[in-house]
Amino acid sequence: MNTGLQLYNTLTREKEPFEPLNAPNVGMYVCGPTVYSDVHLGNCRTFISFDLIFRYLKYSGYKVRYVRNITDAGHLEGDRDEGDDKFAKRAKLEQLEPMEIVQKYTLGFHDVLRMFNTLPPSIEPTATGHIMEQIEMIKVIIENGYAYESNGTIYFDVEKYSEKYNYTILTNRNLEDMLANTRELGGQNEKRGRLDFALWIKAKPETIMRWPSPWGVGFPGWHIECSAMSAKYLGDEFDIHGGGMDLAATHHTNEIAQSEACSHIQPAKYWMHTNMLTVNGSRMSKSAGNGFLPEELFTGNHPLLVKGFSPMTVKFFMLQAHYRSTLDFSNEALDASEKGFRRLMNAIGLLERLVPSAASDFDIDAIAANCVKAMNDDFNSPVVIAELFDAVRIINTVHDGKASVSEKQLDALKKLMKDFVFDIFGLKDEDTSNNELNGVLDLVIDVRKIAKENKDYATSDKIRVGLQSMGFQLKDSKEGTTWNKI
RNA sequence: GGUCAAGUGGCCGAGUGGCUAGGCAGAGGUCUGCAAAACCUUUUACAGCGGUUCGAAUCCGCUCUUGACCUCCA
Repeated sequence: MNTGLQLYNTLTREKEPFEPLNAPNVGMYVCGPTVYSDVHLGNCRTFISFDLIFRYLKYSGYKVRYVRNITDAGHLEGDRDEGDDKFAKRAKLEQLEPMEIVQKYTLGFHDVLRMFNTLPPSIEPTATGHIMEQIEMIKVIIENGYAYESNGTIYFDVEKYSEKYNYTILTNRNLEDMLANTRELGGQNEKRGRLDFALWIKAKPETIMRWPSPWGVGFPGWHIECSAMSAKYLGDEFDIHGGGMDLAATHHTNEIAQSEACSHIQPAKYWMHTNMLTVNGSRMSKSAGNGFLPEELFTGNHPLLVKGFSPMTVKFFMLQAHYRSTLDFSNEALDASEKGFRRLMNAIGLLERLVPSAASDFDIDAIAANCVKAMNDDFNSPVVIAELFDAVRIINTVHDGKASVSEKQLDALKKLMKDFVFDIFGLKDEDTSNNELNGVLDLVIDVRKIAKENKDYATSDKIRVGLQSMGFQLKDSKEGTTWNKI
C-alpha cells in the first residue's frame, strides 16, 4: 500500500516515503499531557497537529490505532530524582488528593480538545493504570544489564547503554561532550552517571502516590510509562511516535533507550515532532507563565489579548502554519485568521445555493489533486488552505453570477470542502443559529425590505446597524438579503 | 559555552535553482439609495557580505540577529 505520503522523520532528519510495517494498519503513539495543571494553547497545538495527521492517515485509507497517554504519576519537579512529584505538589497547593488533581485536569484536557473538535484517540492509557507493565519492563532492563539499583531507586545506565546503542540518535548531540559536561557537575548522589535517569523511585514516608515493587515501595519514573504502554498496545516496534519538539532531547531519547534496553529494537520507525507555539517570539510554556488558558483565549480575558477568539478560529490559525514551524501568537494574526475562516465558512454556506449550469469554467479536480499533493508532502496544511481559497473565489464568483459551474463540478466542490475542511482539518461551522432566531431575523429583514422599498432609509439603516451591533451582518444582493454571524 | 533550527513584503505564513503561494491590512474600481459582503485590479519581499551558476529568496562560505534544546514543560 502506497498512498504517496512523505513525512519528515526526526531520526534521519529528512522526508521519507511512509511505509507502514503492516499496511493498511498503522500504529501511532503520541505523548499526551501530564495532568497536573490546565493545558495551555501550546499543548493544544501539538494535539491539534496530531489530530490532523490522524485524520489524514485515515482519509488515506489506513487503519490507525492512535494511542495517546495520560501521564498521571511519576513526573517529578525538576526531574532531579528527588523532591515531590508534580501531582503531590499541586495537591498540596489545591488541598486535594493527588488523584483528584489527576481527575480534574484530565477532564479539563478532554473538554478543551472537544472544543477544538479533535477526534479522541483509539486508546488513552494512564500511567497509574499500567504500574505492573512498567515494573515488568524495568525488571527486564535490569536483567539485560542496563539498569542498577541504588538505595531502593532504579537508575538507567546511560554509559553502559551507549556502548552498544546510539543514545543521541534523535538529537545528534555529542555524547562525549555530554558525559564530560555532566561529570564535572557530578557528585554525591546515588547515580553513577549524571545522564542516568530514574526508572523507579523509592517513596519517601510522605509520598502519597506509591506502589509496591520488587525494590520496595515507590513510584515509576517519568519516561518508563510511555515505553511500557506503547509496547503493550502497539508492540515492540510500531510506525509513528510523536510529540512536541521539546520532548525529543530528554523524554524521547530516554524512551528509545528504555525500549532498546528491554527489547533490543528501536521502537518507532518514524519519529515526528511538532514545533512550539511562541508568544512575542518566546516559547509558550507553563513555567514561563506566558501561556493562555483556553478560557482566557475564548473570552479574551487576558492582558495580552484584545478580544476573545473562538476555538475554530484558533484551530484555523494553527492550520495556516506547518506543524514543524514555530508559530507566533498575536492578536493581529488571530484577527486575520478569524476573518479568513469566516470567509471560508461563508463560501461553504453558499454551496447549497449554487445553481449548476451546462457550462463549466473551472478545474476543481486540479484543486483537489493539489490538496492531496500538499497533504502528502508532510501534511502541508497551509498549502491546502491556499488551494481552498481558490475554491472560495470560484464559489463566490459563481454566486455573483459572473461564472458558472457544471453539476459535476459543483459536486466536486462540495466533496472538496467536506473532505478537507471538515474531515481532514476537523473544522466546523460555529454558527449557533436556531430556528426561532432564523424566523425572527427573516421577519426583521422583511420589514427592512419594505422600508427600503418605501425609501425609508432611516429605518432600514437603523435595522442594519442595530443587527450589526448584535453580531449579525446583513448582506444585500440582487436575490435578496442574507445574514451571517460576525 | 555546546548542539540544532530559523531569519520572506505593514502583520501572520507557504515555497527552496528560472513559473502568482494564501490569509489579513492598504490603494483603486465594479455593484449599492448609502454601506457591508462579494468580485476585479494593484503597492510593499526574500537579514548582510562574498562565492557557485546562463540564472539564487532557494546551493556553498562567512558575518549579524533570533529561537529551541542541553534543566520541568506539547
